[in-house]
Amino acid sequence: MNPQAIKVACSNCNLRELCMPMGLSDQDLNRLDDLVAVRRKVKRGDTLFTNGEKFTSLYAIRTGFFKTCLATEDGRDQVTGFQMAGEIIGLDGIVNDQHSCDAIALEDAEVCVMPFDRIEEISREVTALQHHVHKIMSREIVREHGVMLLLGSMRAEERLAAFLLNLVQRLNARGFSQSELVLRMTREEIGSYLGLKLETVSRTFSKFVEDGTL
Amino acid sequence: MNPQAIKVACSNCNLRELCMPMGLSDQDLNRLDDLVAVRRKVKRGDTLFTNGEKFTSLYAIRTGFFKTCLATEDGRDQVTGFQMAGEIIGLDGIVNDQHSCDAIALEDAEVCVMPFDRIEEISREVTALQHHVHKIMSREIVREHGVMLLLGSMRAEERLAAFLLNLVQRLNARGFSQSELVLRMTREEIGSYLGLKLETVSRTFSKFVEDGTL
DNA sequence: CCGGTTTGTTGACTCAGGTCAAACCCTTTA
DNA sequence: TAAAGGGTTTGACCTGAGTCAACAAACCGG
Repeated sequence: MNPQAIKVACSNCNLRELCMPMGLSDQDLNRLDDLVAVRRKVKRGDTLFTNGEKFTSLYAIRTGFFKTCLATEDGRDQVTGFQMAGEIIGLDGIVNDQHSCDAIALEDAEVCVMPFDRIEEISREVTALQHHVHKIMSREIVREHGVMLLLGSMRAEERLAAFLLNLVQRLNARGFSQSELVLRMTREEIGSYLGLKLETVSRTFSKFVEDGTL
Repeated sequence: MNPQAIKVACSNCNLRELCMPMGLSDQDLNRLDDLVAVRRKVKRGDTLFTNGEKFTSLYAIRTGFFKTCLATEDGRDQVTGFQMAGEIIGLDGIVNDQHSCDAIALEDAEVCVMPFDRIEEISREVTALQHHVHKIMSREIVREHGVMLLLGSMRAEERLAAFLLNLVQRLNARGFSQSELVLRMTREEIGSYLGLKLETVSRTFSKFVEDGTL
């Protein structure tokens, strides 16, 4: 839990257009540079935050890949999302000032730590940031609506297809190859996210391959 | 679509503690009274807003009961939530300036219309409101995590039980009887929310009754 | 480079929940 | 008061995905 204190600026970050509002004055841009307190590296398999942990900050993913998951007392374990570079993680912690899920790095990662009180402070002054924060939260709500649709009414093949499609879209937006796709997560994790068992995920992949879909 | 123009104040609304921040100075309270532009009545079966409609406002439910649902081109229809008095509806519209689901009244209802630009404006000045907005959105995200857990890893009986429990809790918090429970929604709507067919919902209810659980 | 562990694939069998269909029970409207 | 039309219940049957199990492949630390 040693946050390597690398002080950095958003204003010249190449992920700026993904996690920050657009079209700001120079002055506002400078204000935003105060948002990121430090960067923090997270090793593959380590947690960025865990259920019950005090909430202080949102995190912008700079590099790497995360999953967020909900574990219940009775041993259930639901993956609620996969997050990649440029995405914001930690929104679940705001309501009760403590996180309500675990965020685990699926590969070595680096995040920008943005103390939430500072976010609130600056977004009182910079309207564009205020909008942005609202949009990010709303986007997450809408994304989850989509997942509910998927979990509530799709069959195994449809779920996996929707999942893969969404993944390539997002990777694409980040300039990764369209034709190739490396999955950072295991069949079990995909299954947990999609409400399927790992065997079903594996079988469905095989089916896609023999159908020539993949 | 005729919004009956009844100008009203939050400061003496009996639902205040449900939808508004607590512990405000008189001055701040007065500011908040500017939040609600008008009230609007919605008849049972009518929509408060629909997918694709321009987003302008959030709505605080004063009386009545709503469902929000997502309809896809291919005829799927997923209920994403049921909302009751004191809850805020419309957060899905913020990202893209248009709503991405339908909100339908399950009984005659009345809502407070809160123009979103006004919310943003006032929450720049009243910190408590800013917090509150953030918390409401975060709460919705966390709620949806719970639904994902339910849809992804629970069996029919568990889903229905969790659903009913949640419902009585919320009704309880609003001072309704603990022992009796009137369901405003049909089996089909419950099924859609829980990722089950109406027959399964009906059977599961019957099972609960003969087991003496209900 | 080897032995062990984790992850992935595939097969055989089971079962929870879906599907289809019939009958029933309320409201609502004429 | 009757007919019509949602919504609900229940039964019989079917199927997609879960379970259990064996094996293969990839990954890792010594």
